[in-house]
Amino acid sequence: MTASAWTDDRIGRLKKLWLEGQTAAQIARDLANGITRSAVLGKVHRMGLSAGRSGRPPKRPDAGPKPPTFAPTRSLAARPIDAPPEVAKQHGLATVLSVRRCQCRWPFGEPGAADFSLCGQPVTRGAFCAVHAAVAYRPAADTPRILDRLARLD
DNA sequence: CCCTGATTCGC
DNA sequence: GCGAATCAGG
Repeated sequence: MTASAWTDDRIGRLKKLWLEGQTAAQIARDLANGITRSAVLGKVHRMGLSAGRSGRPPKRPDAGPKPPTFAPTRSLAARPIDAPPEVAKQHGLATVLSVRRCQCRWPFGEPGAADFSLCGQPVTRGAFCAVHAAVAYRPAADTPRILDRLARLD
């Protein structure tokens, strides 16, 4: 046979079984002839029988327009690190991926959030710029007395 | 991991 | 129109 041609009898069988509540895989097994459950599903959906079964919100993984003919006459440089005019939220000049050793790694925002960033100012001490090092490396404001004790023990 | 149906997209 | 691939759940 020329393989998959949805003959009337097969469509009838499909419809019958589907309306009986058979699963797509079962129907596919039943019809055999190289009919896969995908084929069954496709046909079922095409016939409009799918309505009512399960409710999955439509999702668009793609549908993107193709830019094969897109002519980048002039390369618009990908935006480098630039001073954003935004005042909305404080964020840094660097990202986790872009930050260099010489850049302050003080975090801005919630790690994992889309806008999470790092300060990015020149490092002055350790991993941070002057401002943040002052916070990060602040000596214990409240020196534990126990240290004093230990210091004086002998 | 097995299964289910739903949806998309190249053919 | 077809169905594999992919997706979102169970």
